[in-house]
Amino acid sequence: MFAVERINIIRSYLREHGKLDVHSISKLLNVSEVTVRRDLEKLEAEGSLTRLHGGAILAEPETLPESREATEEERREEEDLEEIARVAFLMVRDNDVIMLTNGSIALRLARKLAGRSGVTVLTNDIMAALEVSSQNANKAVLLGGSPDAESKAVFGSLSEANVQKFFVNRIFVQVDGISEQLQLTVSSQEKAALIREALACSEEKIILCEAARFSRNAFYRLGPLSLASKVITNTSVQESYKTRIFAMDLQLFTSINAFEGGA
Amino acid sequence: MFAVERINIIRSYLREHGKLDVHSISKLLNVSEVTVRRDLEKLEAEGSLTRLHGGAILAEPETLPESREATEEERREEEDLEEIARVAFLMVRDNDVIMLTNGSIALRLARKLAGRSGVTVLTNDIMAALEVSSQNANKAVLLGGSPDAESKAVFGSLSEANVQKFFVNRIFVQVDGISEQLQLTVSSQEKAALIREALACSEEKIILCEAARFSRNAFYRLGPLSLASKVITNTSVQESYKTRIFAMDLQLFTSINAFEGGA
DNA sequence: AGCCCATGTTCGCAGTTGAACGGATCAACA
DNA sequence: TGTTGATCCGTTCAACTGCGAACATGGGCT
Repeated sequence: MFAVERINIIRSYLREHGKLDVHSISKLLNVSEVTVRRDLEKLEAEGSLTRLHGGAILAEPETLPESREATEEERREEEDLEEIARVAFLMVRDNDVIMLTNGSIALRLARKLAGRSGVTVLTNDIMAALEVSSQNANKAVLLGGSPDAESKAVFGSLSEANVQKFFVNRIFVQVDGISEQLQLTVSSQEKAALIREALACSEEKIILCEAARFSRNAFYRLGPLSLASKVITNTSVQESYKTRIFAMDLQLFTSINAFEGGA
Repeated sequence: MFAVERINIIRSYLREHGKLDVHSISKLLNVSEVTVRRDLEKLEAEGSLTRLHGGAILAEPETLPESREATEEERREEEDLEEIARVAFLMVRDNDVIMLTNGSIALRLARKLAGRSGVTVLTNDIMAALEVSSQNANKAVLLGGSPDAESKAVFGSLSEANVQKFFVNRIFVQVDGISEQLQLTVSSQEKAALIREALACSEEKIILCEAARFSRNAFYRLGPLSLASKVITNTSVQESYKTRIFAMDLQLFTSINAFEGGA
């Protein structure tokens, strides 16, 4: 048994049980307790666990056992979302009127835009609108409509009518899935309808989608990826998608480096 | 069982029950009472609890002497607001389309309306709209416009245009002050403008105002109290106002009893 | 061989726990 | 208010366990 195997076993044991004690692990792996302690030392250094007298527990003792795994997953997802929001932020120019469709990225982008003057933000995302308007310098417009308590956004015919009143330089549309055939999908009928109206009123159209949502479909079809001219996702997106999107003459952005390199 | 686990259990036990006694915890965790006391010592040192003879209670966050008085004041105000919201709620009929202008009463009324079916609520108050729409049975419409982060409501020309699209049975307008001359006042220009538009689109017009805000003026004048046909305030409102309002042929409601008595 | 790295062993020390004991606190009652 | 019995607390001591440091072993590599 190699050391890395041993450490991996300890890792998975810890993921499963949430805690461990040196003695049991020593017997389980048939090594001395010193060795186990040395392994725990390494794992603590990399932040995977917290050592304590007699054993160790998973780092972040505050979380419930079931939410613990979700937290790791979520952290990754959050990093992905942040990355996309960063790239999107760099695309915004002074005096832009931009539209944000509701979603987790809209809020993040709104946070960055809140500190920036000379940009007007139109959105159906309630939290994003509040975030932008929290700094007075900037102007935000929240579309009217029927609120959805879950997504904290407004939809419906009023929203669609409202969005037509504005001329938008740049629209950022977060989709819920991109199919194998590069079809954009979202999770509700109202969202799809609103996005269609919004796209019609906008100059530059930019799709936002996490790499993890490629090859996944939500229920409502929005249309082909070619509706837009730019796509922002994560660096970890599959190569096959990259090449196919380039072939369609769309610009694909996957990180700040790629952006500065000019894609 | 590691010491930190034990302490975490004690923490969550305390969060749930608010207090604990050494003996029960000792039996619960299957450790000696000395150990429990030592744990409590640590938890007290970190400020999580306050030890006392036989056990411990949740540490109360340090309250400043002045904030305590404010809390009493606030409690009174909250009771006033609740009272007004209760009366307003009783005025709502099935199949009403009602408009709520933003404010502390709108949210309270929205909470009550959330559980009621067959009522449509139109509002510029973001939190009220979310509250109503949290129960799906009911329909809420949030006006579009520029959000104000402070009041969590939308205002502006889009709001005013949006409100004109609807026909409202009953409008509840919370004002910020009612002058000696029975002039209604509010605290911002945009709010005044929106309320004017909304009143124009509504059948029955009901003013909501705490008793404490009589004889107090906000900066923007909305118009005379006679714009409305009903007024809801607290029982503690001065008698002189009551008689003057009755004399104007307006209906004044001051509590559920008065309401049921027919005012 | 000589070296390096991972592992095991030994040993003194520190951390944790429980039992015991004397002092403090509480509640009931006169 | 003072007394009393019971309970609870803090402290001390002892036993145990786990820990880290130093040293020993042993296999793989140059």
